[in-house]
Amino acid sequence: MCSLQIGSMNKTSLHQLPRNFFSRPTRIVAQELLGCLLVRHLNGHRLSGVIVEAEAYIGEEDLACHAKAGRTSRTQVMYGPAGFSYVYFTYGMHWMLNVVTESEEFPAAVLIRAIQPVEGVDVMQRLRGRKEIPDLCSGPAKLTQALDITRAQNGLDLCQLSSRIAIEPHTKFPSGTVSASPRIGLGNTPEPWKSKPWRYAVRDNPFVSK
DNA sequence: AGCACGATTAACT
DNA sequence: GTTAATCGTGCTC
Repeated sequence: MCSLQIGSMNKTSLHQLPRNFFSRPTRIVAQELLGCLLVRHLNGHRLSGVIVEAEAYIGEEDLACHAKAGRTSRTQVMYGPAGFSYVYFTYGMHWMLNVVTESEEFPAAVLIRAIQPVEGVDVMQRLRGRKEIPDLCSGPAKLTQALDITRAQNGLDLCQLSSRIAIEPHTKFPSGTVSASPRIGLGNTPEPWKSKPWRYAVRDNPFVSK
């Protein structure tokens, strides 16, 4: 019986990133997430892609971070333990996937902005309306559409073995190949937050957002 | 109750 | 380069 359970386990879920990976300074987590594999289990399919772009949102002081409004029903997951998903709705039509970082009670998260598709490309294309591969997941709302991530995936524990969303170690991009630049789409966010170089992306990677 | 504004995308000119 | 689409959230009245 025990061996049956072990035999039925998904081997890959055994190397999900542990919670202590996420309970660290948000900018470190954002940089180290580049090269990791974002995995989505959907209807028996395994969809995945290498994270190539991510942004850090750090605390109530960061006026670009939703936690600037304090603890609300929307932001409360950011005040919880690291390693949980924070999924929110914006522009009346788009979903964004973040991973909570740092300590409990300190609200911070990393926005996953782009992945390079690896597994389940056919399923992603169906979900996206048969787009070409470079357009499948090259933006934060594109990848949630390609992976079918919405409100129902808010507050999931990505470190739990059976999680339908997980992050696994994969490749490592040398630090010289990673760029740091201002976060995208901040519009009316005041300085200095608007210009903080907290967006990390793999240089010259065609799967980064455009 | 009403309002302005999004951590965006796709489809224009 | 510009703009419509579209609605939850947080803030003001």
